[in-house]
Amino acid sequence: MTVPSELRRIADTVWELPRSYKPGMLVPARIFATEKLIRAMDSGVFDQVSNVACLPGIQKYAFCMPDGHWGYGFPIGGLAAMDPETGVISPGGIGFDINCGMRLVLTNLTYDEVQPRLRDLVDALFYRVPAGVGCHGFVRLSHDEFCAVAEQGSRWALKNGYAWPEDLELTEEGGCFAGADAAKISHRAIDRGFNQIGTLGSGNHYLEIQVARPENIYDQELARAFGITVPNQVVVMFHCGSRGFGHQVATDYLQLFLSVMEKKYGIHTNDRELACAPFRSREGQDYFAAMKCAVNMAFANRQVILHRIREVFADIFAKDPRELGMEMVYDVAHNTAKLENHVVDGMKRELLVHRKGATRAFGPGMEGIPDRYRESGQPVIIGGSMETGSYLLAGMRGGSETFFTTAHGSGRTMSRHQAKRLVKGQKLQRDMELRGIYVRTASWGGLAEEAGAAYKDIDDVAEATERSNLSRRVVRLVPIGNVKG
DNA sequence: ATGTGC
Repeated sequence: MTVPSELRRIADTVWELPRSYKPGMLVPARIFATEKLIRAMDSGVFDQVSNVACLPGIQKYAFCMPDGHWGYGFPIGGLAAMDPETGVISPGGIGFDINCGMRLVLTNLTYDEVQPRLRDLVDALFYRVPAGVGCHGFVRLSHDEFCAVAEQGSRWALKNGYAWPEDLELTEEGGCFAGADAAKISHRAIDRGFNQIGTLGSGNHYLEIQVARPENIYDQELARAFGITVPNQVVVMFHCGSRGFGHQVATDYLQLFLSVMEKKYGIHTNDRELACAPFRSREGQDYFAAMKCAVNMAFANRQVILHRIREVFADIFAKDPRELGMEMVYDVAHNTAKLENHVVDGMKRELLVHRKGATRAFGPGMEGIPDRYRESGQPVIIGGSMETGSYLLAGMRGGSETFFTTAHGSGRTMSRHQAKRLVKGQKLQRDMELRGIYVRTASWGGLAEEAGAAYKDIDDVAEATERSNLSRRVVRLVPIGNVKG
């Protein structure tokens, strides 16, 4: 790959494109990466992150995280904080899969206890948590009930017996973005979403059984604070979002924004995929309220999936999920926009923070994280490929430059098409089983697309976030079982 | 990502 000649190395892992790189840039663009990662960086990232730097109201820098790669308008791994009074909101800065996110759940079981039942466990999870394109969940809802889910998120799940009370506290924003308004979502979006609660979806969405091996613990004290206390402890991690519902919300508002952006608001962008509207406009506020519905649907979706996971473990191990210690570590979103208070040039200000394939990573002592993590900082969950591993990390005190934001995953290095040409799903499943990872999938092609070879090295990404003071490594988690969408 | 695409 070629790196632009204008790219300057600001610090060990900080790379900058100055405003002179492209006409119209209001702020410089900054990319966090090791030298190895910057050399391998998708060239689309430089173009896209500098386009984002031209958007009205952007503050300080347009950022890209170490796992960055080409996306719709904004890079995936993109971070842009806007002044809410003068700035815009852009669906491309949030992603089609609104509130795509990660959830990590503990057990008190060890690898030796789980291994003999691994096939039964993964088979049962595959059966009980629907995966794949167009899959439907077991929760039966009317359209009106679905609107309640969209407005209440995990609170709906708690009222309906799908959550433990502490699950909400262990979810970003308590599992509900305030201000969601179902009057701002289309009938079509409701129609696509009302039977998708409790489903995993497809693409890079997955549910994984993982092990915390003693040699993979980076910080003993933080690991203990996050509930990793037993050698070879088994945990469950999963990755999914708002399914067709969020996709339809994004599609509806992209269309609306394209029709008003230039004609009504006189905003010109370098790329129509950067469609946006002033945050304080009627259209901007309507999208914000609709986006929150999709955020809340995704929280409820992950909560119902957790309920099913607890049921499966209870069946297989013939114990109550409480006895099995199936508490959440945390649930973090990585595709959102949110109003947050940050210190900019020494002044406390409210900003509209777009995170697309980027994870909030609040440091110790900050408001908005659970009391039990006050000392440790917010747990951060970065999902790797199903073959390699994932990381549990912690937010750091020094994260203010990026408005306390870090990476979200490995980031692709190979297109889906390319991966499918090189890898065959059935063979990959057999190879993985020989390496001790039992995988079930809704689609062989889909499995091939998610091969480890198609992704950046998760160890490089996690290391780059730590060297950039974005998040601190706590434990590397290795997969032993996987349900793939 | 997505009842996968003009």
